[in-house]
Amino acid sequence: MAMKALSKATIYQVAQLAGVSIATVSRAMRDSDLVTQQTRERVWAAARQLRFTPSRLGRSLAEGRHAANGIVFPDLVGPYYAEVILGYEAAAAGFGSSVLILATSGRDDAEAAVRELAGRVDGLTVMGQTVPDEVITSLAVPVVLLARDPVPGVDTVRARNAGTAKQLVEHLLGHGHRRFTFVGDPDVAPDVRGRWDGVRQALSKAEPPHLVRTQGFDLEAGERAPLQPGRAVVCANDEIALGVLLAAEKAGLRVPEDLAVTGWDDLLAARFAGLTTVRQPMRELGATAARWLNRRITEDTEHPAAPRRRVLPTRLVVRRSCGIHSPEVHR
Amino acid sequence: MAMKALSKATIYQVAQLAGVSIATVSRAMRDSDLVTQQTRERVWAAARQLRFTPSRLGRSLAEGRHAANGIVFPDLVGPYYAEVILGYEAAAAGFGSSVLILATSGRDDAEAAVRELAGRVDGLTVMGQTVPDEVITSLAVPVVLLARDPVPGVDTVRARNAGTAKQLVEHLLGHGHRRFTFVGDPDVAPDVRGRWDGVRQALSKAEPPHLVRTQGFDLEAGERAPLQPGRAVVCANDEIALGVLLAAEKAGLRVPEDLAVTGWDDLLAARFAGLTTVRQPMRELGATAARWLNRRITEDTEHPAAPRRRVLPTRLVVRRSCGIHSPEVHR
DNA sequence: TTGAAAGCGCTACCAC
DNA sequence: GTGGTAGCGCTTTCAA
Repeated sequence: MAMKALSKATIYQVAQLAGVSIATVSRAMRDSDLVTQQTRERVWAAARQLRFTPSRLGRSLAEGRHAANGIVFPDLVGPYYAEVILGYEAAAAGFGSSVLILATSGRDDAEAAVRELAGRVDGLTVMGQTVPDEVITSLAVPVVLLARDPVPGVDTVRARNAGTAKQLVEHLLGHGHRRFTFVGDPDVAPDVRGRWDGVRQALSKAEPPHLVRTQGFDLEAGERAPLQPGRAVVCANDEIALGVLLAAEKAGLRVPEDLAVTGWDDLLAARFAGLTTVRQPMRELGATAARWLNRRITEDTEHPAAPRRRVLPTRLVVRRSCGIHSPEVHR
Repeated sequence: MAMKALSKATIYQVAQLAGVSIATVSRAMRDSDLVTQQTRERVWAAARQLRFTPSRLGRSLAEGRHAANGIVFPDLVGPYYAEVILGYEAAAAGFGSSVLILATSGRDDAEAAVRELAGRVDGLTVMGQTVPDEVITSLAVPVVLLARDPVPGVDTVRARNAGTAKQLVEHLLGHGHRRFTFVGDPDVAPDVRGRWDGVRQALSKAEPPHLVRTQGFDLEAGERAPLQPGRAVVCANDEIALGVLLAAEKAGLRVPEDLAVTGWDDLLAARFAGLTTVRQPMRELGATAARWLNRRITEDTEHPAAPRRRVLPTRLVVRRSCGIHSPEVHR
């Protein structure tokens, strides 16, 4: 006897095998109480035999919803985005929504890709400067912005940048540092812009900080940054800072004696490099975005709630690289 | 005049506005050369005016394909999975396929979630021991296994484990280490089992290694592992190894003098902790899985190719933690 | 409790 | 070139 092909069975085949109508199969599969136990079992048996899994396509089309939402991010490099996405996925799963991901980095058609994605989901979370504002506002599905400058009428979740950056600079001032360098590009990511703003604000009455613009935000960017002894180097993120650390070591500069260095994100590596940094609630960022998006998706379109804004707190994590601490060294 | 609602327009509305049939709209939207330039522009104008984006649902249903595939993984903790997924997404985007993600960790209904996911995609990549083999084989879509023990008839991509683990142990033997401990749980992940097997093989004629089973694979697991000076501690991954490093420092044990420690994955942190480890081609793993899956999806179902197996090479990265090196210290 | 049938939005085939 | 229309697989009235 020939092997039964396990290609996708449809509701019609199940109905035929079970000797019922497709309506009954539909009901039985979704545990409607409009079918008798006996019928339900007949249908289930048929479904199992045919390896029937209802097509989401048919279902979604009929229901008018995808039961899925998407998240757009620049890249997945470094643990930051991964953690955010994980928090997002977990929250989305909580209300029965699948998650589609889209990385825009290294894609020349980011906008088209986002539009295409928008057609597959009930809502979209957009991280950072992945696409222009016009795209955001012209999408036909609800959007939540994450780590991005607010757009009128759109919900936005961010992590505190400027405030904690000021705190960081004040801590460095407390160590006696007076000359500051900021490494990163404020024009590329809103998060970085916020950190840079905070640094400048904190130094508004002191010597203004240097800005070293980097090409990217990775180790290499930090390694390429010019080093000047006696400065406090505030980096846009941990990877750059770690690159600076590497370059300093190569150049024979001691940290923090000759050079103070700080990062942002509190990567695992920061702990082992003794890097002073700032911790962000990454999963919480993702989870919040997912929850808000779900609210938008399910809300009454006639009476939409006012746009929400939230800035989640971040926390300074002091380690060795920012200066000598009197009694103990933190880890 | 009331604001035009920007809710999803359908092909019918565009057709009406443009004064053509839906068939023509369909053609015009997909740049078919069966429409005149003039008509095309009329349709485009109407579409723009209505903010029309073709529904993927309708399209997919009609075309009989989702143009999407899924990847299932246990968790997104640590850069490992993130990198794999990024490689996967990039490759999938290359042939016009969207990516759905599913994290099974912390989900009690992993199997149901995978089946549901299978109904939304043209194919599925399954990483590690996320669901039982029976689920894999009973899915109605093509599957590629990633970092998982092969299942008959299913494509599998893995990274070399046992071979490089042997090499690692031989390196440690070269340093004079004779007593080994392996930290991790070989029964939880096939990758870990492979590494453990390699360690045992390399020591088949020497004193057999201890096995310290951990609960998870994170820093805490490593910190909790009992420490015995004079042993070479081969850890299942970098996070555990870093935990061991932390615990050793706390216990006043010097690495590598009192204790040799090695990890696996070559996280960024490993570099800064001076941890000897093994590097995996993570993106390449993901990209390979995506490519193979695409081949399965598009192949002639009547004449399926034989199941493919591939083991990608991994590379020993020697740093300080495994023992004293004569001239220079590697970074 | 079950069945028949009308969509959901789109593609593709067949006429014109 | 363009239009009409039959599905694609499912949910959901409306009847029976």
